[in-house]
Amino acid sequence: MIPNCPFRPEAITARDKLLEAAVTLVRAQGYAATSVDQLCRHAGVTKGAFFHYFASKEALGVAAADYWSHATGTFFAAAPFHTLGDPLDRVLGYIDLRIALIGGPVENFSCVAGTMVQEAFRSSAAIRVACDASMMGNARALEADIAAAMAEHGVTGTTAASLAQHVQTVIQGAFILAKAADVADGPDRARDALGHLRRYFELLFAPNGRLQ
Amino acid sequence: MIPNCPFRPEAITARDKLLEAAVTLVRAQGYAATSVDQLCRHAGVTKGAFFHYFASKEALGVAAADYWSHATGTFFAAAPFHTLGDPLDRVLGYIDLRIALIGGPVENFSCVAGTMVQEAFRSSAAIRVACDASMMGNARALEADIAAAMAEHGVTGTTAASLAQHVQTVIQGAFILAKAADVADGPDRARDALGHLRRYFELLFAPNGRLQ
DNA sequence: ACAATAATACCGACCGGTCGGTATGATTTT
DNA sequence: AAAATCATACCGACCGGTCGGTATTATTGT
Repeated sequence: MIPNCPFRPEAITARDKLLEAAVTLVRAQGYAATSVDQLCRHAGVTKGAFFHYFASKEALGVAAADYWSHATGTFFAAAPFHTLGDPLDRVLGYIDLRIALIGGPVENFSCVAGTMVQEAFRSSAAIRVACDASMMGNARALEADIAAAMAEHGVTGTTAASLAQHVQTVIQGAFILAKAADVADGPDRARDALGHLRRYFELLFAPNGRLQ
Repeated sequence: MIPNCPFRPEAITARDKLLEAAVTLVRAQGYAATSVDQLCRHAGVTKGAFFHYFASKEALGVAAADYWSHATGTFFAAAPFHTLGDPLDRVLGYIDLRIALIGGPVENFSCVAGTMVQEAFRSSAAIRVACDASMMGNARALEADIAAAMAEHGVTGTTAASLAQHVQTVIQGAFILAKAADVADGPDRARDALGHLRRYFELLFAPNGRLQ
């Protein structure tokens, strides 16, 4: 989720530089394949600085997930779709924004939390929890709009929380399919998946033939 | 995708034992975090045997993806839902089977290809391609039934290939959300996601109010 | 005002251990 | 006997992490 940089403040302290490096390198190589030395090199910082700020590589992983959480949370909270009047339009607006963010190599639009949790869910409870918080936080930000849309359209048979989680599910799955594709095809695959997610919401919220 | 063992022939040769070990360990720890020594230990085989059969760790990764591909392909090809008369029922039957396979710790029902490609998509083209083939092969096996169902129900606006890929997307995403959850909650999260996928198909193929 | 003190931020050499991989030798199978 | 199938010992690079130290910036005592 979310492209690199523009909406994130420039990293000044060694700590911030390391977190930025973590986001970039973990996205491209994964957590385990990224070494502390490599992180330091990429951040232009020494190993001493690394262990001054982080007790361990695992601690950096947790901090990176939190950092990511905060960055994405801030970004989506400020997105313009929130001003739309109809709650369903806000939900679809979110999906459309996610689609718009897709482009370029996968590592530029994929999710740090989803990448990291896949590798560390068994070896590090702390990282798992931090990644879970990041993804679920992203889902929770949608819940109110989904709940409002459900009430307005009389949708039953599921919950807003479940639907919000499903949005995250499709996003994470889209990133995996995109990674498996050739660089050039990754974005199309991801957009295709989110297109189906969008249609699911359209169908779900317009069961009486409002569509077509 | 797919639980451990029952439908796979017992591993006898060192090669097969190593592939089995790879499936187990990569599912639980990821590719990068799994060392060659660990693979050998788990397989009850020496390092000499490893490098006798595989030129490198990367080569094992490719072979593991192929092995996985073959095992899952065989399993799903033999599944009973293929005998259903209505193509839509066959598609829903596939999803129901996927739901039924979910249970226990995530590493017992997650996908080797999806896990591996997330870590290696940039560092190893060979692994990326092998994982892509595995996941897309799984999708392609659904395509004919989806195409038939689309024709029968007059569904337009997308393609059978795109829908089949979307099934894989949701499955892969479900595994990630499940990994992020506490061990006990993982299966519920995954089933929940596949439930939404099922409802998407129900809605898509019954646009004129056949539902409810 | 200014020195003494202490906390913070960082540096880079170094450590034990593990990594993927190799070289060579011993069995077993054909 | 020749090829396939391992087993063992070993290699250099690199791993995460430690350590003694320094430069800079508050804080405090007088």
